[in-house]
Amino acid sequence: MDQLRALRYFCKVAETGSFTKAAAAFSVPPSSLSRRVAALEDSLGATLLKRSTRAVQLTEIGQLYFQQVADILYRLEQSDEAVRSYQAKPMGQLHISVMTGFGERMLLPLLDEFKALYPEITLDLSLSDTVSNLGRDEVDIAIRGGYAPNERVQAVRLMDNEFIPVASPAYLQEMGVPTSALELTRHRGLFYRTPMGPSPWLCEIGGQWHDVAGIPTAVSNHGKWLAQLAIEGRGIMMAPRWSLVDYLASGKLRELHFDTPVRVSQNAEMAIYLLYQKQQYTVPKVKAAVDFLVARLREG
Amino acid sequence: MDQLRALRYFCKVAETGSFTKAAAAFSVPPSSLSRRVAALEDSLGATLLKRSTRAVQLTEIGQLYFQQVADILYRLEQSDEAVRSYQAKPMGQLHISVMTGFGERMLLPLLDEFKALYPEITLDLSLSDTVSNLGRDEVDIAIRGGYAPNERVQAVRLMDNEFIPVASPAYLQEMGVPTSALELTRHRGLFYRTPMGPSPWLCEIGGQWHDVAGIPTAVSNHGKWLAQLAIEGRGIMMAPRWSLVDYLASGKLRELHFDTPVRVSQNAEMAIYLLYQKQQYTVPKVKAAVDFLVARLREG
DNA sequence: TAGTTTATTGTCTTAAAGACAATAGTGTGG
DNA sequence: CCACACTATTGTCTTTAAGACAATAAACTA
Repeated sequence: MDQLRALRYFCKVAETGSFTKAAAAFSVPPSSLSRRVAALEDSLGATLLKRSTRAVQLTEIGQLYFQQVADILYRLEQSDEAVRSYQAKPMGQLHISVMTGFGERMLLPLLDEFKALYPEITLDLSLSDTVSNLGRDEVDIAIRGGYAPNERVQAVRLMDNEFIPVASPAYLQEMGVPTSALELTRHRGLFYRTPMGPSPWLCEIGGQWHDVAGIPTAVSNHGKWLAQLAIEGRGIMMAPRWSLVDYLASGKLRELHFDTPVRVSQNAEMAIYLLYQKQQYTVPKVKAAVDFLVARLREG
Repeated sequence: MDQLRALRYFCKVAETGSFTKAAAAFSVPPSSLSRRVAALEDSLGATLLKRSTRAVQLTEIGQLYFQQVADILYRLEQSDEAVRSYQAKPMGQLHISVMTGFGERMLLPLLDEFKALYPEITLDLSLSDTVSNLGRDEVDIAIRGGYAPNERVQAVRLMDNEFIPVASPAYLQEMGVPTSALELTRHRGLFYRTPMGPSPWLCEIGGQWHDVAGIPTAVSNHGKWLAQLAIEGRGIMMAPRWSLVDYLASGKLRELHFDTPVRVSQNAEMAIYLLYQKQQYTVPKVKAAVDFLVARLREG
């Protein structure tokens, strides 16, 4: 018996909840599926599906088996694809998902060069701050401020993601330069909104974490707008250092230094990671893009 | 084409390095394997094996494909087995691997009851302090002082594994009761040897870690012998609290208290974990044993 | 209750995998 | 250096299993 085909049939039936629909997806008569799935159940000695002539639903064990088999089939598909595309040149659709701010500022400037290097790769770029599940769906490469979700995913550390407090010279002249983190609460604050809510201003004093957030003047998920407000002297902003290098160099914004540093997370090791699935690295388009991006974006 | 069969053939050829040997393993003529593997290569559009009439070896991509496919086949096998044994009662071989000391003292006393409960389970117990790879081979359940190696493995925290310094009253009378961790260096020490070497005595003073190990009197990987020596007043021993409850209760040994606690590892969260593969939990014998052991061994 | 949809089963056809013998290539040993 | 033994492949036939199509039984809906 062709077990793999039986598994594919079973999974399709489980997904669609119908032998007829599943059969249509494979362009074979429903009878074929019925036979193969029945044979599979027979060989396993368990009923995977509760059938009535009207509806099909998974049994408890069927549910479990389906989850595992679906993953197995997916991984096999991926391995096959990796071999098939091996020794081909980089080409095809490449889906990259990246944090909005980082994407705009750091990634977009590189893409022209990349497209010139690999004209046969069609880039599909998603700028979004919500986490994409690299695991299952169509994202090939993700750039995120976090670690690898599991062992199948490779994480390459690109750069630091340290948030630093900044303000314009005008603002500091008007309001005074805060000399300690605790003073920040008396200042005006420009807050970045993450998917988990506005990012706090935290500082650790004697093992205790304090929220030293200033008085909110603006909250946004658009870093550039907040930076604009900061330059106009509207308040103090916490932002990643990489997003501020231009402003700091030109003197439009100044970094604030305290004895006890201010952070946006209790987690010290914030960094930007490039993530991809290990097995996908053999696929030329993925390898080309990973190598290119790491070469251009990694520092340190 | 029966892809799965082709994959099994391919893997066997890759493992044995010979079509003939692989064919023998399946009890089919070598020609079948030759055909199926060739068909597989054709469908993938890549050569997986470098053949000469005398030897067969994997190509670079073949190597990669083999690794992935071998894992996929293994997992499929496991899933099938899980379904097959579902709804059967707990029976068969059950391989448990456990740290020597913990196994002797905590596990062995439970096994009579377990065997009475599940007479059809044949227990195969390994007492060893070297890590067994739960991942691939024949260990169903492991009890270890460490975390889950990967996401497929479930880790249940059983109990604390805090090491405490103890000595006999006689020893303390003779040598004096140390009042600070640093004084330990002047005392005689009984050291437990882990697979990574004798476990140190550490203590953190003002953010700095110090080795406060005493003068070695004995080193062994056999906790009971060290405990015996300690009772005889031969020195101070660091051992897990669970292994000492009897001695502490009977007054044969006394716990030493310091302002700065002494540890055997810089890692604070040492604990005993029961480990098993998530997917195996549906297998009755595994579920029965996990449930039984967790119920009896978990505290807190 | 009648009608329609859906899964299953029987029978035939078609495709693919196994068996066996024969061939070609490659090391080893005399 | 040559013959022998071993191994992978290929050709041909047989056998097995999957697909196609029609018919049947069950179940939800109107």
